[in-house]
Amino acid sequence: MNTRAKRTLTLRDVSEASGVSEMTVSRVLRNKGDVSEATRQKVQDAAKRLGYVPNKIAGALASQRVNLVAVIIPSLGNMVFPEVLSGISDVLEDTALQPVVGVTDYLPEKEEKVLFEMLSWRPSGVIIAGLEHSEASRAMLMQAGIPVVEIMDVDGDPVDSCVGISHRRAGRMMAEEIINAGYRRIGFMGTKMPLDHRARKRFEGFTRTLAKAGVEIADQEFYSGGSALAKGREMTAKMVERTPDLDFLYYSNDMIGAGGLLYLLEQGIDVPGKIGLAGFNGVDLLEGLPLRLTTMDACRREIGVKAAQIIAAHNAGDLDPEPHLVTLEPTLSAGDTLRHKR
Amino acid sequence: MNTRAKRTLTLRDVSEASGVSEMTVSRVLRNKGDVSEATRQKVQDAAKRLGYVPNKIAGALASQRVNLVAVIIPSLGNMVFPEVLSGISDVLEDTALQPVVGVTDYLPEKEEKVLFEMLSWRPSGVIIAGLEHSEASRAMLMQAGIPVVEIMDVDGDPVDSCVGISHRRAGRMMAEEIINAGYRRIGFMGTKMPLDHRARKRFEGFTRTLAKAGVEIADQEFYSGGSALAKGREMTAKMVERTPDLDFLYYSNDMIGAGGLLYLLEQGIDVPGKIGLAGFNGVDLLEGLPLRLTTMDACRREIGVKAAQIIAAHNAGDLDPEPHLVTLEPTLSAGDTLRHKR
DNA sequence: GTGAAAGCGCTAACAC
DNA sequence: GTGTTAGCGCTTTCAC
Repeated sequence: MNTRAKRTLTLRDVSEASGVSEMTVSRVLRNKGDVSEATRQKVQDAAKRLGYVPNKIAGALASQRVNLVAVIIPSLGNMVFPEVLSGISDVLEDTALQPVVGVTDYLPEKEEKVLFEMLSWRPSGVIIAGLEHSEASRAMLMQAGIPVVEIMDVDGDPVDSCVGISHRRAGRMMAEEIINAGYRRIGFMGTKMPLDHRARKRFEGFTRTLAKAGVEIADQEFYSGGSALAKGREMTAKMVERTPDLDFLYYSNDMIGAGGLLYLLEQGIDVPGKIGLAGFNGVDLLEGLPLRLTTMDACRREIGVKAAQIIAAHNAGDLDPEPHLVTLEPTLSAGDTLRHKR
Repeated sequence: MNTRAKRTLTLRDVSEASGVSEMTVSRVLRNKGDVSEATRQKVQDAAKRLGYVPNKIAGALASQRVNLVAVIIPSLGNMVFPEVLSGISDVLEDTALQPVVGVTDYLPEKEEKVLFEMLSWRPSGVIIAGLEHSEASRAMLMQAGIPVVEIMDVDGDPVDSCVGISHRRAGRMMAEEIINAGYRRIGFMGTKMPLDHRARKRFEGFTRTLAKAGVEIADQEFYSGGSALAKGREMTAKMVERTPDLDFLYYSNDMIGAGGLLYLLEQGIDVPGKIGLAGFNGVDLLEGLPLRLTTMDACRREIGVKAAQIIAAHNAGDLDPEPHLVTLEPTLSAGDTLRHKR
């Protein structure tokens, strides 16, 4: 039952089984060049019968062409990145390219390692999250001789192309919305920042804009690890106890925002009457909550799509060597947890 | 600024830059064989200075060794699979092996395509979700000449090794628990089954066990697509209206269970007094809910760990060709939404 | 429409 | 400790 093959089949095996030269077999299997219908059939039959699986290692070495796109992201547990990936996959589906995913856990050293590892397979392009990389990583990206698209964020200095939103602007927009709505005693909750540059930039945009309106963050709390929903709940409980006069809570992601929302509703606190809430990302999950959390869409799918299109275009030979810079517009989704006062 | 290299560097470049033969350069870069400290330094300096990234394509072809493990799963959006992946990564981190992920979207044809694609890179092993594959996929797995571990499920006939839980048994256990607690009017909600064999098996185990106790499912509802939380909410609303005398709801996953829980609490319905609830998976998210949903742990991380260990052991040369069969025990986590009646 | 020869960039095996 | 030689399994190129 469990007869593992000892050797994998080669073109030569198919050639012998079909009585056609290796070269022609290769042509048939790649649909390349003109081959008579008769030989094509012979070859395809033999290949299928034997269960031949071409060796891409050899093919790639010979053709100097590897149809892989390295996609480097911080995490898979985040909801956000699987959505970006699905945008990428959908675009690459229609091309010869295939995405290969590497995960960095938000660690620059790991990013460097993953990048090195992936580049050693000579992919046709790189899509990588963020604009902040170690010197070595930047050097590798520039040396690689392939298109590079940095995604998610546009606040910085890209190596090559770039697709994303301005997180500073996103923070600013949300601050404006909150201030315009009349809230003044604002608390902030988010991840410990050094790890997550995009969250940091949103925070910066947020606080600066508040400052311009003469408002200062009244309280703040940071977390790392654990169930985000539970963390949101805990941090919110702690914060409303510590600073009871808060009238708004801004969360750096929807998951902790959802946790906070559930907690406040449970406590019978009037949202958004007594206290308003907002998150960030526009995740799917929010649709199932008792109230729709006010949030801001990060254009995740679209970012994936645009980035993949840039790589695909390069690969198709449209090598306009101009780096593309695509800035998408985050859109506020009003939700039920922010209401203009009076 | 944006000077893309036109050609990638080869061993030869490092060889020339360091004045050391290609072979010795290769040895240094792979930490293989004895090289004097002096030449080692010269080589490493040159490699670093040039920014050399080895070409694994060529290396793999020459050494007939590819340190990749193909990991084939149905979806990334599911919470469940990222956790399996993290178990796999943690184990492989300490080896020369690297996981490469392929996603099938629960479609057999896509599984076949992804598998073919991955096998053409000649990985050192395959970890693949489920025991149900097309004939062609099974044939490829057997032909590949590499260790194969089918994961998540053990109810079926594995190609080679297998690590998972019995989903029939999981369904049975939950049914027993519910019956023992005194519930009799039971509703079921889950995904449309043909796609998800494991959900189907849980359902089968569940209904059969109920049948033995003379109980039949009082109502059922299936969904596909959309936000699981929202779907759980909707389906629950529909079901409790349609069949008001239900005293228990069994959900095929925690996400829809959470949606149902939130809905019922909002309606002021007494959980678990008036109606009990249970889900499946033991996801992280549950920790942030108002009540802990009763659920069953699917041993996701552990499955990943065990599977990776099997592949790693093979790769390390412990090629006992005996297929491993590891059956893990799903454990009930009591939670707050199931209470023994009377 | 088909085949023969050369070689992609590296490493195994052996010589020195 | 270091160098030389011969491929790995394909594709490119060019000849027929």
